[in-house]
Amino acid sequence: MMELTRKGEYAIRGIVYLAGRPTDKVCLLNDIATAVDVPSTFLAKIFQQFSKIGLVKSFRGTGGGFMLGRAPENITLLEVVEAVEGPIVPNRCVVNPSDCDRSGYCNVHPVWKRVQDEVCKALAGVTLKELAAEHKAK
Amino acid sequence: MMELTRKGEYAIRGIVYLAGRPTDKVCLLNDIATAVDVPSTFLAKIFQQFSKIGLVKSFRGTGGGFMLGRAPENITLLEVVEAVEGPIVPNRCVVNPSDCDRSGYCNVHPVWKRVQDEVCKALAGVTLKELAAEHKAK
DNA sequence: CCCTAAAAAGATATATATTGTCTTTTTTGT
DNA sequence: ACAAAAAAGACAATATATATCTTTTTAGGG
Repeated sequence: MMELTRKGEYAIRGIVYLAGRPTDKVCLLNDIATAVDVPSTFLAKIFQQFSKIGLVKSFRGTGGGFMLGRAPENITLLEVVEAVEGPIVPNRCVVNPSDCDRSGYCNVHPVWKRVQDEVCKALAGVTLKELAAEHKAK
Repeated sequence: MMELTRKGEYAIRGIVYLAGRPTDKVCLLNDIATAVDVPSTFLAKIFQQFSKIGLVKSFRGTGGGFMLGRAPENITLLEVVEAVEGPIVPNRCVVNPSDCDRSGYCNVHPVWKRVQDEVCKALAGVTLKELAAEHKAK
């Protein structure tokens, strides 16, 4: 339950890789796909979604490719995940409260709210800069 | 993303209802299903799963039905959810770390661990007793 | 202006998971 | 023996996930 899809995983891999590249030049989709081991046609769809909301900037034609849309320290993991998976909704009652008052008041509802809150907080607390950073030997 | 399935929702409804009934007598599956507005054939499958792990006790034959397997204050929402949805796994790397070290060390991994932890904590912090309680007018 | 590189867009395909239903079997009390 | 009730198993429709392939649009370079 509550599992990230392949699409979400791929999305993170791709954009984290991009965040680790020099910011002054574009990356080819195929290079990214190869580097992070994702089917390039699938990654293309993902990056199209990123592009639409400005998470990445795309350049078409010869010399084209992708760049991060903003500085990596200003993009959170939450944004990335929600860009491709939609909003964090542990139960539909959280998005549509009318489902919830099936019989008066539902005691479970606040729990899902809490879950939603905690997940968002955890994901919003990490930026692409941190994710792209070389890890220290442990 | 991270959405409870119908099955999970139904499971909660069913067992919370059971927790709100007198503990000294059995409930018929059909009565529960009707009360919580769930297809009874579907709820049957769910309660079979509950029964196997002892969350509920089942009695077959005439006069049979279901009872809670333990006192409602000793059953957490986490147990109920995991009984039908499986473990809380926000990303498969959390369950199978070998997926994770695709390229050395993955900075995202601890975030998923954290998410897993927070969700479990939130769900484990609520018992059926609380969920079955009449809510106070607010 | 043409050619090529590259992303965007759209159509299609397959596999898996979800959400059930229906039938048969087993158990149990009367 | 009969009836009530859960257990078990087979089946089916739908939705979602996971892609792939083709065509179109855009842009740069000669």
